[in-house]
Amino acid sequence: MKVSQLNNVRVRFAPSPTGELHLGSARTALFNYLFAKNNQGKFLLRIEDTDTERSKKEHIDQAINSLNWLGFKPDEEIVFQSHRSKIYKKYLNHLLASGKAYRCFASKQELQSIREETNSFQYNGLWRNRSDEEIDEQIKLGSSFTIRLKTPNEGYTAFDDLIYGEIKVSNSEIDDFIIIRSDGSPVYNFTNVIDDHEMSISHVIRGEDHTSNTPKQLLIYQALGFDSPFFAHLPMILGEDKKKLSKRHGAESVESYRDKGFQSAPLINYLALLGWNPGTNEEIMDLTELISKYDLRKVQKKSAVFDSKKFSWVSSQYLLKQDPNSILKIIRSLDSNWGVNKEDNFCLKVIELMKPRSDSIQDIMIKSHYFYDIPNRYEPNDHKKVWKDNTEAILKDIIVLYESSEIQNSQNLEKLFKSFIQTTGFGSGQVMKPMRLALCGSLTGPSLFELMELLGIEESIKRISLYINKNRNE
RNA sequence: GGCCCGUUCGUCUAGUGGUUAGGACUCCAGGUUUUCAUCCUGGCAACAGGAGUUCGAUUCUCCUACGGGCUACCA
Repeated sequence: MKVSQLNNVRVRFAPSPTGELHLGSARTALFNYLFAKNNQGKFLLRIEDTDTERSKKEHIDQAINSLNWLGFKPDEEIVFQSHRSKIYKKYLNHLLASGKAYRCFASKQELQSIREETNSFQYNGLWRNRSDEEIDEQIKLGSSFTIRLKTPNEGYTAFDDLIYGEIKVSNSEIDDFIIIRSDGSPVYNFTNVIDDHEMSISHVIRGEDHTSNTPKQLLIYQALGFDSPFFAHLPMILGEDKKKLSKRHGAESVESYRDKGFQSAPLINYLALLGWNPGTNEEIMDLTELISKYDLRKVQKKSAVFDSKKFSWVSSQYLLKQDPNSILKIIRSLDSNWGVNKEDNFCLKVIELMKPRSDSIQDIMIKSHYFYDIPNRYEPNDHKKVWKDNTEAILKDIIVLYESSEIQNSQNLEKLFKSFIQTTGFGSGQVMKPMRLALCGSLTGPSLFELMELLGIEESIKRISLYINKNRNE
């Protein structure tokens, strides 16, 4: 890392509540959090709600909930920009008084036509050097105005991005941009600088889409006489179509992942791996490990595609190691009725059997329906594959076999099964597959004998008979 | 259009002025499980293109192409 100091680290995550908190923002929050904690620093939250049109209370709540779910607790009180207009006003007056900002009375239409005439996107400085009289006159007339920063025309503005290295822009590229709207409200670039200063932010870690804002903000820092923080811009996260992650991709919000039954730990783990790695081949790491291994310098410069297959794999790795009790708790938080017609012990065994075959909590819930209910249909393709002329006879033999069985644990059930195969000479698949279809309704599922042990012999036999009858009636 | 940034298997990535360019996910093939999944083994698969520097470039430089961001009285 460049000269960035690593004592007294203070970072902030600063979402604007104009939509749901999506994966890209979540990763920005995560990288801020990891960096802060890795350096014994503070992680702060600031809600950038200066756009009164688009900012919504529900989005604020949603963002806070999402952050909470992810486990990123702000170390200080949340700062709301909408409550800070006095502070912005104070600094604005400094700028106005020192001549570093000026009022611009050009209307939107006027600006539009100038743009078309000059064929340039830049403001041409129309009100940059007007006399006090001229401006006073407009004020008396009650004309509405914006306030623009008087930016230098020469030289360049540069900064050392902690990830991208030096970024240098000629000042001639930066026009006198608006810092206060005609309704008197401050814009993002202005509030952002003031708040980062007021909050003593040491490192600004944010999305790459802000890279080109940075020189503008640096100019504000200069005008205000503030020291600027260090900057680190994070590459974007893309959808599988390599387009910027957005609503189109379906599940892009943090909440939608939670609602789909994914857990925060694997999400965090996967997100951390998007554009960063610890320098080893290790991939499954919990928050504590991530914090200790995190290094901003190893963050990738290029944007990364969110691969839902790999995320599923990460998620399944967590499930594999997870205690069934904690899984049951989460399931019940998603659906308080899940499995309540059975004992908790039964449910825990179901979870034990299903978790190595699932990639999310919801996946377990969906796949395990047959532990609780008789299958209401048999996969037609599976049925076709399995049902042969002698299947009915075989299943009847199986019923007889198990009806007389005394010890009903899986080992014994398996032993009986093996001897049955041996004496009759049937292939195991020939017998097992229809049995499984009868019990589960499909050909995938846990070990047949553990399944029967859990279901109980009586229930298992009942299901096999039902399956036989169903075929007879067709 | 202008400015800024990026480009290693399909995806996430490791890596070096001389490597059989490594790993993970996916996919495929075997094995274990007399079913399914897990698991194990193996396989497919990449340095965007062109110049230059160099004894030698994936690695350094330049150009091109492609991709992304910004260019708002959004953030």
